Amino acid sequence: MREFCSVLLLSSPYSVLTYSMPEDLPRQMWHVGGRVVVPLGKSFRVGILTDAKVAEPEGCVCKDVLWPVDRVPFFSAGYLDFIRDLSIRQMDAAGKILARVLPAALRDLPLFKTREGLAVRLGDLAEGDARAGLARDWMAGRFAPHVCTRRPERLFSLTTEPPWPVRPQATAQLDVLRYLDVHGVSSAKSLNAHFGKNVSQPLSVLLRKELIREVESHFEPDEVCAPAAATFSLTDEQQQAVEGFWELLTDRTPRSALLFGVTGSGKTAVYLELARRCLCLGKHVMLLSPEVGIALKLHRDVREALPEANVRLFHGYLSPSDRQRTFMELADQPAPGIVVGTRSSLFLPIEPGLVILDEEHDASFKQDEGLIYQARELAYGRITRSAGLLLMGSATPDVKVFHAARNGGIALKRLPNRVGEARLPEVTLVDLRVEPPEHGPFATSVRDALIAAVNAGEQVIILHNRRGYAPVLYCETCSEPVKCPHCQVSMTLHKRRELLLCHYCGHSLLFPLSCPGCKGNEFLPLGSGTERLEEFLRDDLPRDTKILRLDRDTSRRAGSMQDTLAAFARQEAQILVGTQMLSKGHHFPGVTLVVVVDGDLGLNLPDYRATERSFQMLVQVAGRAGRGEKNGRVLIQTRNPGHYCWQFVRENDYEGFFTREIALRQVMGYPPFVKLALVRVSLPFDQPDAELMNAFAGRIRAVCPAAGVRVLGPAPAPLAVLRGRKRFQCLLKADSWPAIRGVCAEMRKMLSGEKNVRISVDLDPMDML
DNA sequence: AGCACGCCGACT
DNA sequence: GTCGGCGTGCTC
Repeated sequence: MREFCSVLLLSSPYSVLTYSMPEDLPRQMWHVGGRVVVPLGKSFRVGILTDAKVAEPEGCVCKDVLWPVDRVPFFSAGYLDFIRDLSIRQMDAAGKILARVLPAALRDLPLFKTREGLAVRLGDLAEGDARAGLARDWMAGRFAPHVCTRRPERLFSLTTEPPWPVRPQATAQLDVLRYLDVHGVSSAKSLNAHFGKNVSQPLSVLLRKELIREVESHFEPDEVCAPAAATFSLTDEQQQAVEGFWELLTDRTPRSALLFGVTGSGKTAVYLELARRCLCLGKHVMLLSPEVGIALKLHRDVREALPEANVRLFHGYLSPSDRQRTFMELADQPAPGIVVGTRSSLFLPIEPGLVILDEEHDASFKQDEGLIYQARELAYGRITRSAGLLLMGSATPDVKVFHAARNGGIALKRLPNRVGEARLPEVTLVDLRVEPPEHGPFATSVRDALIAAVNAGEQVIILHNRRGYAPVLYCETCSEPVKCPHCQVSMTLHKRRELLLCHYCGHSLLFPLSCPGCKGNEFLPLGSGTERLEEFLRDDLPRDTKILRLDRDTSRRAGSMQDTLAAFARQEAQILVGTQMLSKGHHFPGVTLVVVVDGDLGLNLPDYRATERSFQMLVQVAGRAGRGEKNGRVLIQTRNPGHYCWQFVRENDYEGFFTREIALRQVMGYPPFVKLALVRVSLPFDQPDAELMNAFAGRIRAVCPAAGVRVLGPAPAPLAVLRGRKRFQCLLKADSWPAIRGVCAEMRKMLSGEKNVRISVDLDPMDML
C-alpha cells in the first residue's frame, strides 16, 4: 500500500503538493516537520513534509519524495500551524511566508556529500546503485547534506564623519566613502555590484588609512561587564507582579498579560526574574525589544543577571551565516534558553513558554514592508500553540492593548512608582506664541534653563524628531524647494555630509549642487533638524560644553550608537541632542533636564493614532529625566498648548489620556471599536491611472456594502508619489476581519492581471502615509 | 521560478 | 517548410 504525504514547497511555486513515500527507503528516514528534497518538473525543490498520512490525489500521478534534508523534525506541529494561520490572515501562500522568514540557506537545495566528501548529484539519489547504501549510511549518520557554512560576508564601515582627509582627485576613494556614508555598513558584495571589480584598490587604501574598517556585523554585541551578579533583589511591587505573572505562566493555558509600569519602575527586573523561572520550568523564553540597539542592551542585562543561562541574540542585521546557525542550533537542541532579539525572532523554531514584548507600544514592533505583521499578534499566535505566556510591558501601552486589559482580556499588573528615591519629573509647557523663539529654535526661558543646567554640571537631553540640517532647501532663483525626483517631497539637507537626502526613499544628491529646476546656485535652508540644532548649540552655549548627537545619521557607523550612549551615560558630555531614538529605554541618572524643541511635530499627521504616538513619545522622553538623585524637569515648546494631550503629558497621566482617547475612538469609529485595513494600489509614475482607478473604485464600491464593509476612497495617498510610483489608497472599516479579508481578496483578484500594478493590504495600519 | 507548449514572423 | 521570438500555464 503506497503512502502519501504533503510537502510545502519553500520556493516558487510555493504550493502544497502530494508526494508518495519511497517504498525502498526505511520509514524512519522521514519526519513530519523536517525538510525534504522533492522532484518538480525537471528540477528539484526543498519543501517541508507537513503531513505524513494523506489520501492519494485524484487526477495526477504522484512522484516519490527524493531524500530528507533534516535528521530531526525541524519545525514543530505548532510552528507549522502558526505559519498556516498566518498565511490565511495574510492571504498568501504558507510557503511564500516561510521563504521570506527563513535564512536562504534553509530553503536552497542542499549539497549532499558522502563520508569520503564526494558530492552526490540529486539525480543519483533518485535511482542508482548507491541508493540503498546511501540510505543505510543516512540512518547511521554517515551521509548528510553538507551544511553550507558560507564564508561570512566582509562588511565595511566608515570610521569617521566627513569631511575625509583624502585628496579631491582621489575620486575612487571618495566615491567609496560617499557610498558608505549614504548606505551605512555595506558588504563587499554590494560594493562590487555598485562599483565593479576595481573597487578593491581604493578599498585597501582606505583600510590602510583607517578611514574605513572591516566589521563583524552591523551591530556587535556588547561585552559583559560583571557576569557574576547572580542575584538581584526585587521591590515589593516587582515581586507582586512576578508572582501574578508566574501563576499565569504555569497554568497550562495560553495567556496575555500587561505590565504597566511608569518609566524607571524597573520592568526589566520583572522580565529577568520571570525568564529565570521559566527556564527552570524547562521552557524557552523570547525577550523582544522594538529595536536592535535596545536588544543589545537587554542581551547584556540578561547575561549579567543570568550568567548560567543559554542566551542568544537574534535580529535582522545578523549575517546570513549567523542566522542560519541560530536556526539550525535551535531546531535540534531542545535545552531551554533565552532568545533576546527583535520582532523577527518570532519565527525561530522553538516553542516559547514565555514571550516578552518590551516597550510593547512601539511602532517598530510592526513590520511594514514585505511581509506585514504586528509582533504582538504573532507572539500571541506562538504562545497559543505552546500554552505559554505573552507578557507585554510599557509605561505608555498601546491604547488597544490597555483597552483589552481594562476589559479583562489581558491580565494587568502595575508598577506605579519609580525604583528607589527617584521621582517623576515636572513637565512644563512653553507657549511659543507668547514666548517666540529668540535663540535659534529656543524660547528665552528654555535657553536660560539649558545654560543653568550646563553651568550646574548637569546633563540635558534635547529631543527634536527631525534629522538632518534643514528639511527644506529652497532655491532663491526659482523659488522652489529641491524635491526628490522619485517622491515629490522636499529633500533634506545634510550639511556636513554634503548631501541632500530624500527621507522617504533614500535618494541622494551631492551638495553643493545647481538647482535641478533652474540651475541656480543660491539656496536658503529652511527649518531645522538635529544637525542644525547641534551647530546652533555649539555656537550659543559656553565654549567647553560637550555636545553629542544621536540620530540615524550619527549611528550609521558600526557601533557608534552604543558608543554615543555609553559616552553620555559616563557623563562625558552635558548635552545629548537627538531624535526619538533617545527616548527609548535608556537610563541616564545624570539627566535633570529634557527639552522638546517642537512638541507639535507628529500631532497633526493624517492618522487616527497621531495623538497616541505623540503622547507616548513625549512621556517616554520625559521619563529620561530625574532618574538619579536630583529631580528632573521637562520643558516642551508648543504653539498649540490647547491640545488635549498636553494636560496628560504634564501630569504623566496615562490613564487619563487613555480614557479621553478611547472615548474619541468610540465616537469616531476607530479601532479597537472597528477593524481597519489600508489597501494601497501603486503604479509607475508615467503610467496612466484614470481608467484603472475608476474601475477599481467601481468594483470596491460594488463589493463592500454586501460584505458589511465601509470604504473611504480610493484617493491619492498622503505621499502621492513614492519611489517613482503613484500611490492610491482606500481605508476599509468593518466589524470583523473576515469581512475585510473578503473584500481585499476580491481587490487582489481584480488587479492581479494588471501590468506593473501593485496592491498591498495592511490590516490594522500603524499610520497612513 | 523554470520549463514546457503554442502560435506567429523571418530565414535556409 | 523550419527555426526561434517570448506570451501562457503548469508543476504532485
